[in-house]
Amino acid sequence: MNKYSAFNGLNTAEKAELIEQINAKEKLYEKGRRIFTLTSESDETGILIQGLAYLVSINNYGEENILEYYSPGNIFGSYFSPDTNVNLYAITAKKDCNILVFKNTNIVSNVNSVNKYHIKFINNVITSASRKSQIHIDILSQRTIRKKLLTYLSYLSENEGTRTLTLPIPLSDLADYICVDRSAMMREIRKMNNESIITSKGKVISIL
Amino acid sequence: MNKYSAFNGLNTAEKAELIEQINAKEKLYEKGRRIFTLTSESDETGILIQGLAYLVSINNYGEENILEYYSPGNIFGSYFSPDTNVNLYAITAKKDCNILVFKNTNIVSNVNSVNKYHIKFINNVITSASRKSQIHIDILSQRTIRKKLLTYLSYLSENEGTRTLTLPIPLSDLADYICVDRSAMMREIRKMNNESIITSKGKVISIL
DNA sequence: ACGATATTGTTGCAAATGCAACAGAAATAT
DNA sequence: ATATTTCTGTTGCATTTGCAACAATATCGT
Repeated sequence: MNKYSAFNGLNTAEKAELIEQINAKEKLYEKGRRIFTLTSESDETGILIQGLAYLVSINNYGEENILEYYSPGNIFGSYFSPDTNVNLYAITAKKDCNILVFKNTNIVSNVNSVNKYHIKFINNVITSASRKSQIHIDILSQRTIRKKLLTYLSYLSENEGTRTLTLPIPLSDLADYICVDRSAMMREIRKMNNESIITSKGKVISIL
Repeated sequence: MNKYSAFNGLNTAEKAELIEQINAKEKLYEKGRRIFTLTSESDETGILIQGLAYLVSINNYGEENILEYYSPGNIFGSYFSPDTNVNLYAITAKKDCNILVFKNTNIVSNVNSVNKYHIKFINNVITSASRKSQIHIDILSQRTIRKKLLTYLSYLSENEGTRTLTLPIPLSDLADYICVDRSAMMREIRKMNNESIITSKGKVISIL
């Protein structure tokens, strides 16, 4: 879902200047590493350059639950996640990640409406963070596994501009993302194949 | 969930000045009315002053589904909702509403880091819009009705600062919000009462 | 190239949830 | 003050979904 990129509409020079202005540093996080833990004290924001990262909630038993996944261009951090003691949140690297790291407060620091690219950046931040969540809610609000899957696939399809999709995350994590049991989801995918609603093999799915 | 207010940390004078700067007009919408329809052309933003409003998605059969509810201070509009043809979105007035209406683009117009209150406003907009959604996702990602309810109640309790809560929306809409069948939710509430996890009568619920 | 690890795919069974339908209470409108 | 609409509360039953457990592939790391 990559139209939700923080740098949309910025050219290379503007992007570079902006990165300097918000004082962002590119860092590498290896697969499996915890990138941020989102506590009330944390003030870090990240923009994913390359790789795949998850926002997970962690319950009292240490079980993790995928709340969101981030593709290149997506922005994440304590700024966008609830500062609460109901659940613990963290960002983890599902694959090796290149991430631009900077402080929350720098998103809206030294703004001046003359800096058109900074204004654009703030707009991107607002829209990308909230719209991505709202899509997720729309998916989760569907009452059956089939509808959840089809809603997810529709959004992905619209975003990729094709009806043949390669999932950005493993099926096992997709089940987590749409909040259903993996085996039940697999069963539903099989049924949808039988009913010629989709054709799929592994992570490659065509909507018919 | 009213710490997610667009005007947090602003005093009356700053608020008034800001309202002028973003050129916001207060409007009244009667109960049941459609406030905005969120199409790709719409560019309106609203801040709820008084009342109760819902973000609904509308499917092909015209059935509406509550994706979010807004309490005084909350901000909503096309800026925060996906611009997509997968589903249709609209904001509707559940009760009579007073709403500050202004254009998307004015949120980040004429910014200057000297205007501390405007910076604060933008920060509020970012955090309130994205955190409210993320809480909703956290609720929906719970796998049972009981856990969904308890997660919802925990957030509400934390926000209200009390363990005895009056729901801001009817139980029938709460079922929609946590995306479960209403009768199944009622059954679960009864069980939780029997097991002394909560005591409740109608919209008044105490967490034990 | 090989072993280790992660992911996909499948099933039987139990349990939770949704659906439909209705009665009663509460709130709202006139 | 009363009628109308909305909301709460309940039940039986069908269905979906989750859980547990396992085999078969695919992918990754060295």
